[in-house]
Amino acid sequence: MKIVIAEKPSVGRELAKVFGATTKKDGYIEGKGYSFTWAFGHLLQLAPPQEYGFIGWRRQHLPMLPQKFKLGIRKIKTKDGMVEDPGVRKQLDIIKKLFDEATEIIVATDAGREGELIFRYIYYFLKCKKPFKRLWISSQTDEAIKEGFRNLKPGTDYDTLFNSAHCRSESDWLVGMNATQALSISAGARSVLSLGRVQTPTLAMICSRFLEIKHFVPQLYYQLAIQLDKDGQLFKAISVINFDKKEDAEALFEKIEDVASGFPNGAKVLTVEAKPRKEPPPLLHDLSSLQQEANKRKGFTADQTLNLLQGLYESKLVTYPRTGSRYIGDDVFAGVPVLIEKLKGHQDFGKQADFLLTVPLNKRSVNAKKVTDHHAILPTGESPYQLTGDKQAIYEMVIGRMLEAFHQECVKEITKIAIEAGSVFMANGTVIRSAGWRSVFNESDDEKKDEENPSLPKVKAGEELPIVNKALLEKQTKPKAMYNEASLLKALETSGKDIEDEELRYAMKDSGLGTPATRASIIETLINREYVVREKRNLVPTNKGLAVYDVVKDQKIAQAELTGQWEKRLEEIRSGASVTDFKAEIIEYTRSITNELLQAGAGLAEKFMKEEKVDK
DNA sequence: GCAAGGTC
Repeated sequence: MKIVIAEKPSVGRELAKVFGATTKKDGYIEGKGYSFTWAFGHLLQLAPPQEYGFIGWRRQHLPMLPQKFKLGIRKIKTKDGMVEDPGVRKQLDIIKKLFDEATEIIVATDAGREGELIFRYIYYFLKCKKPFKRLWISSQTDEAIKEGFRNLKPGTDYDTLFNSAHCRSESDWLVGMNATQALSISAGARSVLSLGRVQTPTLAMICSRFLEIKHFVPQLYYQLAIQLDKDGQLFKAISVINFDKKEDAEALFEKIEDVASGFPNGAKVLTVEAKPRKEPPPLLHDLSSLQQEANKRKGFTADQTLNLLQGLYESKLVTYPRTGSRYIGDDVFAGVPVLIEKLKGHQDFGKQADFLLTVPLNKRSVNAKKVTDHHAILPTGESPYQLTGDKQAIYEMVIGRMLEAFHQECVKEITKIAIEAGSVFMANGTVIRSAGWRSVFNESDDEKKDEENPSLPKVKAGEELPIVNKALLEKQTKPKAMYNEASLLKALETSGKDIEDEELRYAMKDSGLGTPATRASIIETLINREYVVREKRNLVPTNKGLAVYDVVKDQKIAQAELTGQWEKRLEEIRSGASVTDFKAEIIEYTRSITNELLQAGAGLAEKFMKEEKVDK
């Protein structure tokens, strides 16, 4: 019997289907000489410190540097503390039984670093010695799957990939566990002060933005506004110059020749510019973009959206949710018209679905090269039945986005009129000529609203117009906005882009901080640690969070660059570089950050507890 | 009591 092991049940079932294996057993599917089984993501995790004899949190244990790491079955939290997940234990037993009977093992976990690690941890934990082959496919179509099976790779081809994954895993443990204990112990706090390669730079982003806003000094500035009349149609123009001094603005204000001062035609049109602007449809959703949209539209947290989407996935209504790709391949695209067809007669989207079936579909979201392990989120075509309100909302964002993505571009006409009236004024207007994809949700542009002049009258250069009103406007510069879940998710995705070092920036170009699957839980961790609270939709640091930030802000552990450095080295390991060197560096770094935190954290708890009292 | 990674 050949055993195929996938990363998750949905993939295992899909592979079985392609082979025509249909006998459903507990935890696997059998047929045609194969058994198809699966993990549920990581079944195993690195054992916690106490399993190496580091009982209790004690200064003398630090840094904790296990000679050899142990693996343990994934734990879940219950009222009696952390216990082995019984479902995971059961599935591992099933995998063990299948591996024992196997004549050949075929690894079909996701084609990437973590997929490799998921399998290898199982394999080594079960002390399996049988050789294995690797299925390596980047598309899940029947044809790609069949081709992949005709072209299985020797398992050892991926040893270096495993090495890089293994280093990632152990390094996160070493740095995270030691830094957390070091800070918590030295701070003298009763609570846990956790630190980690991803959570701490995330906290730093929230805190530094908060402090930037807190210390922001608004600057006053002045603008002039005039209202003009073209054959009864009124429109507004604003001075091009912002005046720092009120006197300067006032001087020019006095010179504006409006009708009330006895000038029938005080303004002269200098230039008129009208340009069409084409907006391509948005890309299909990946998890992060959907979490951002759900946060903006409905105020859902990243974690809520992930859970709702997982529910839709388990009811087979949407494709795999934890994807980082906003593209689909040509094979999936071929099925899109059928998906659109299903929306005919839909209460909100039916009309647009009808329209799309009559025109060529936009292919902006179709690019097989940009599909990684999983493609963008699409509906499956199954009919939903009695969804809860929140699930329904998410589902509609998925189908609505599908219609948008394959829709036509939106064409706007942007008009700029320059006017001379003692100073130069500008009137801006935007008119939608062809709504295209924007007709799906029929909402106005959320970014910049040209609310003053949706549509400007037709005027010509040289024309003179009456000024029916004038005003001196006092304005203030504004600070950046506080992070909310949407803007934080976006910032995590792109955090690599601000890195100055070109190599580190390159190393993070496809990753950012965290991964689509983990970002929601990072936000939840910061909230559970009481580093951050939600205030309305904003993520606001607490005194505790700010105190921790103050201790670590100049340390490497608070910089996104740390992930960039690791990614660069891990990629080198994947292509064959030494593992020993990297491990030695990580151990050295663990020693130094641990020592620094043991000193720098002293008295920290008192500090933020005192501040809390002052606040009250 | 603790990381980051994956998933039901």
